[in-house]
Amino acid sequence: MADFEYILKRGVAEIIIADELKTLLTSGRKLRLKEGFDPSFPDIHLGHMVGLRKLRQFQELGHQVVLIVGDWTAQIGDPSGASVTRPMLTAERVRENAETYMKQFFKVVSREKTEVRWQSEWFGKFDLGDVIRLASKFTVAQVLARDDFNERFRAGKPITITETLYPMLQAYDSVMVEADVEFGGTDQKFNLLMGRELQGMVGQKPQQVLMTPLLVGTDGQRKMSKSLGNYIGVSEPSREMYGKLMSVPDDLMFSYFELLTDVPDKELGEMKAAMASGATNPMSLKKRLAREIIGQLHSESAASEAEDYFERTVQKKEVPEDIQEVKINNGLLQKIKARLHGERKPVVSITEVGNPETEEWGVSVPLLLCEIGLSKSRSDARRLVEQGSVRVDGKTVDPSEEEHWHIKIGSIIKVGKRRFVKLVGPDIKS
RNA sequence: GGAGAGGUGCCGGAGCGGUUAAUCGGAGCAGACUGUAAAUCUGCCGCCCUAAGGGCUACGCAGGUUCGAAUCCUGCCCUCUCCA
Repeated sequence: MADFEYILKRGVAEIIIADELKTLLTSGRKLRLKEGFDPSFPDIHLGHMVGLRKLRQFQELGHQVVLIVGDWTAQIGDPSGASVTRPMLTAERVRENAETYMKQFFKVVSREKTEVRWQSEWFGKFDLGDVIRLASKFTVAQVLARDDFNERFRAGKPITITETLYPMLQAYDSVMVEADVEFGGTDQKFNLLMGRELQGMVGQKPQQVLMTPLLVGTDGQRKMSKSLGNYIGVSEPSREMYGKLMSVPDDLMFSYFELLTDVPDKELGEMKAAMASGATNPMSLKKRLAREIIGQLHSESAASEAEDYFERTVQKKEVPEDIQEVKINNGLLQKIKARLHGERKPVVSITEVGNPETEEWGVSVPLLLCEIGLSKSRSDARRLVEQGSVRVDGKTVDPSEEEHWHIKIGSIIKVGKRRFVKLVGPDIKS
């Protein structure tokens, strides 16, 4: 019973109706927990993980997750926020996206205890009559009660009819799967409540609604979202994830701990106190956070490996050992205008460079950066050199000598703080 | 059907005949600082050749007027609002 208290409180923004949900949980019945997703954006990030973790917790209590693939609503696009028109997706595309999505979804939620349903199972058979019958159950006033519609309406901004249909379709899903509880972010409140409405109208018991808080993105400002670019994807490589988590603003740390980890509240309190008194460096707490999250999404060992990598390459500024390599071949030599040291004659073949592992020759650095993908254009590369951010074997490239900087096989090129490339020789010698 | 507003660089948004590769803000990149935190400061931020300097392409599309247009004219396309 104490378990319920915790599950219904930590990482939960609002429950409608809390008492009823508690009653359901104690009834011993296996509840149907609905969660829908829109396969137009297949990527799951930490923001979604908040809700998924909640589903997982319910699963562990023995309940049934019902995942709805929104292959019809995907075509409309959830109108929340910006009025972006989304292109219609092809059936194959939707299927692919859905596959990708589920792969990530089941990193957190147990696959065995999940029932997957596609909207097309019921909407595929819909005809105009069905659409009209469904739409006739709602009024314009109801639709306008939704905050973002209301705002747009008053601002004289367009609202398409299909957008108003979106919540109705979502509500219909709840009816079809006979959901007991629907999960979603607080921004989904209206849509979630529509499910209750419709279920009530058709004689089903209205679902309970559990809303999870919106996770703030890595910019520390707005909610985490792919389109804002402030997200951390659940399938990102562990090292990258570690780096991104470390760069999250300090103020966000505790909300991440609360929403994304199982670190007990009591411990969080102690951490906060330690941080406030200056007894702990926020950095070390953040490292813990990164480990906790990567531990869940990858593994404990991946987490410590990522931490180790971070400490070496970022904190100690060491050159990573598994640095990306670029092969120097004859074609590349010509493109980067390589020259033999001291001579004007361009190097056309690697064999002209005596022993390229020990002897240096000159190259045009901007061309080199461009060719090996460290800059997007030559102009860009020149700028980088001018700004003193390009290093070859630890020496900053002097802009006045950028056209014939000395390199050799094995040279390490560094651009900015963390982009490295190592030059290697041609694969087949002679 | 009628009236009006508007389409500018990654985004927002100025400019409304020349000094405009295009004010400014955001994003991004780089440098300083640092805990790859935040904040701050500085520089960069179309492409190409450069030592300086130069060239090319760009303001919905197509033409036109001008020595000269993102800025004026014509046609076309697109978006939005209001009235019916």
